Amino acid sequence: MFSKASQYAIKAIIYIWTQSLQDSKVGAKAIGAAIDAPEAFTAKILQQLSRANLIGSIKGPNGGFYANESHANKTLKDVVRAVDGESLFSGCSLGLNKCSEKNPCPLHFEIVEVRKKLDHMLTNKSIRHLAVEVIKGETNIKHIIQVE
Amino acid sequence: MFSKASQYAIKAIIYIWTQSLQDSKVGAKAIGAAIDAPEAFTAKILQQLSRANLIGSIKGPNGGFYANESHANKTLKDVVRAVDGESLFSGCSLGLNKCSEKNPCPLHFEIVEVRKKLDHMLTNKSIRHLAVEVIKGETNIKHIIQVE
DNA sequence: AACATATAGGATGATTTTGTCCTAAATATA
DNA sequence: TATATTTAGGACAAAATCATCCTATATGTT
Ligand code: FES
Ligand code: FES
Repeated sequence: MFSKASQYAIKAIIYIWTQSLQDSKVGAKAIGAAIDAPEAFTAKILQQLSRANLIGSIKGPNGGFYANESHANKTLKDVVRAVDGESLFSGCSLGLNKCSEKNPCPLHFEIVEVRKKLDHMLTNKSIRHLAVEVIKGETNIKHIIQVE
Repeated sequence: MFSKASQYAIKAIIYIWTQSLQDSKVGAKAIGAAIDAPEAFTAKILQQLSRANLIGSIKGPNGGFYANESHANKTLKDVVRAVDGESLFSGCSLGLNKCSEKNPCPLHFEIVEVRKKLDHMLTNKSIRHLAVEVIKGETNIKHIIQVE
């Protein structure tokens, strides 16, 4: 459903918000560790998010990534779009050259419903809100270590 | 959402049904042409569908692929599973090692809703039924040629 | 039996995605 | 100004996906 890159992007931006809500910037290394993702690859993805103005970044000592009010209206849909492009949200899901109501593929009208739910999932809660849930411990962005 | 392979698989099996409803088997070459997919790659996917008993195949002159009553209870979900595996339907969509209600990721409860729709899309109509719609011209499995 | 046709399957190659590594640029601090 | 730190970005490598090609196997026809 989501590429590895966008999975990392989603977890990373939520993590950045959890830290920004406590007024601290985070580095690529810390982010990679916090979301169980390879550091260098994560850094690439953070670049994309920064270029797309979904997060901010500052170089040098005490630098890092952060999110603030200027990013508050961005959604996870913007994140997925920045990393994976539009394909999940538009175009024919069976790869026909054109998605249209007039010449639909066999899945067209059902895909519309799936995409509606997908859209809801990626836009109804703000990223900040998702971060608060993580802070409260209601949800996780890191592997659960199974203890027997 | 779907890999190229499963897009081809879905279109191929629907096409096979359209032909089987008219009592004729189809070869890999004809299938590739009918769904705008590369012939050799399509042949590989047809092998997978055949091995999974989602379609039948016969070698030699007058051979080809077909579907009959013995395949009538198979769904597009079986097709996607045979080609892409379970990942679209189970496991954590953000890549956590475990998907659970007790330790959910930020998208967990919303993903459940998306998957519900996805499941509906891939199981509510029989493949035969989808083939009938194609025969009637209500839906398409081939690129639409744009004439200006 | 010989031959032609069509699927099965292995080997290989191209492309995309995923991931690593190194250097450049920016910036805080001493 | 020199140095250390951290993001930016290019080059490269590994793995997965997408795609092609060739040979084996099965089977119908002559
Ligand atoms: S035509 Fe295939 S999804 Fe719209
Ligand atoms: S825990 Fe992520 S989808 Fe269930």
